[in-house]
Amino acid sequence: MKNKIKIERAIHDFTQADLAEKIGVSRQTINAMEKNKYVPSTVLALKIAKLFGKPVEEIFFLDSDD
Amino acid sequence: MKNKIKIERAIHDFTQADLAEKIGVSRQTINAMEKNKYVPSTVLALKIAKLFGKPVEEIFFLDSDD
DNA sequence: ACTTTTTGTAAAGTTTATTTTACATTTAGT
DNA sequence: ACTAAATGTAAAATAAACTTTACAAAAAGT
Repeated sequence: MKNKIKIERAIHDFTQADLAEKIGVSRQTINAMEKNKYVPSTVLALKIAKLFGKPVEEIFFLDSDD
Repeated sequence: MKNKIKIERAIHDFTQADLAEKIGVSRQTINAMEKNKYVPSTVLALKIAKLFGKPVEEIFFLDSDD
């Protein structure tokens, strides 16, 4: 799976720490998600999509590994 | 988090085993998801939404616990 | 150039997702 | 009523998410 969290963060001018605090996870969790080190839970995906005002599908994408 | 997997299964006339096979998880995983025993990964949410032809947000919902 | 902020990364630990096996209960078909 | 299919559930095991602490590197501000 891929995601556009880094781009959305840039649009909204959030640091990783900002985003982490807003959705209630550690900064390293955000960093790891951006670097595709693991797949976040659906709760996190929904929270991030809601925060950025876009549907989950516009931020998270299935790829060939999935 | 809540979900409408059971309803979508009914609409598409899938058994839990059908759905499990189509998205590549065990039947117990589907059952547990329907019974809100745990939160699925975003990959599973995307696959299920895609299979049912609806956005993730129409199948999975944040609730007060999240 | 210096300082601060932000990002990348890593190891160890805890919690939670997911699988496997297995069985009991319910539902649907005949 | 009988049978088969579908669902609920549970325990043990494994994999993966997520946290915490900590430090190094890069980027941005002055």
